[in-house]
Amino acid sequence: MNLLARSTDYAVRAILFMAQDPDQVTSTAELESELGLPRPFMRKTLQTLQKSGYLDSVKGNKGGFTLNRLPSAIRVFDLMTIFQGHISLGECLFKKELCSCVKSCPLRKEVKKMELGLLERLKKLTIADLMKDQKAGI
Amino acid sequence: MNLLARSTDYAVRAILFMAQDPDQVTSTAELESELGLPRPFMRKTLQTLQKSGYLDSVKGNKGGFTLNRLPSAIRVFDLMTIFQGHISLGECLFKKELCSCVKSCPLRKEVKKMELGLLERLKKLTIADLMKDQKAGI
DNA sequence: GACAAATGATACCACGATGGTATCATTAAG
DNA sequence: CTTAATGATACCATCGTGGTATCATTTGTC
Ligand code: FES
Ligand code: FES
Repeated sequence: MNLLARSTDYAVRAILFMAQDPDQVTSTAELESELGLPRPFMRKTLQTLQKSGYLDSVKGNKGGFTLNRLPSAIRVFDLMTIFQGHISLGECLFKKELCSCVKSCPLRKEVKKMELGLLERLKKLTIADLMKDQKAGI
Repeated sequence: MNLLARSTDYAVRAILFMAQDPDQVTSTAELESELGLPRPFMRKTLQTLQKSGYLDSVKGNKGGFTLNRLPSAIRVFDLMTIFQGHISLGECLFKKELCSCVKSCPLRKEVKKMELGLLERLKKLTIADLMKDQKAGI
């Protein structure tokens, strides 16, 4: 079980890279060699980010993408939502329908409580925070 | 994305039911009608619980299962581990191999921190706690 | 203008996890 | 002996996800 999908992770790393110097056009090829990620998948990911308004695109030769927002304005939580859909740990749904027995499930209630704490923290986390972490070493 | 698998949830609910009066033999059929869960799947779940040492089984006609431990000694976390394998939100693994880029992933570090808090709480949660919740109404 | 290199859009594939079913043998109560 | 249960195990269907491929379009460079 994993909280983060690869797509989300790739997106974060691409954005982190581009945030190093914004306004510069970065191509998929560049990201591939720089981060070692599979090109076609990266491409799809970037296209999604563009459609969602996080990146501007430059078509044609020497084209690529540029970052559209301030790192502090990009919440990891939002990226997760884009790539993984609605984030919820405690909604027992199956085939897109809510489980009929939610009401008699004390476990759900507890998990919901924990979820709340987690989401609180996730929603506060931005790309800017990650950049700080990066600079701090590791 | 879901923290709890259905199998875990079913297991918890079955155990909760049996904990109401322990020492009584409960059959799959009973659980099916009582909780409205699909019988064959329930069966599989109970067998797993028996193999893991949480239930004793009585074979033959009028057979079934009996609870083997005190509710306070059954951690939800352990049940999750049984039915869903190793619980971890922040280990980016794929095809059972760790992602090569973990070290350059500041995101992982943050998620790991959040995971810690969540697991702390999960490990503290026992069936006995859920029984208390249940009695308290909802 | 031709070519190369990029994105836009979209369809497709492969794999694994999970929910769920089915079957046959064995055991034991009535 | 029949019936109702578990033990063991194999099987199936669906879905989410990681990943690929294709074709059209755009644009800088020679
Ligand atoms: S099985 Fe869905 S809420 Fe419990
Ligand atoms: S992609 Fe695996 S750790 Fe980042």
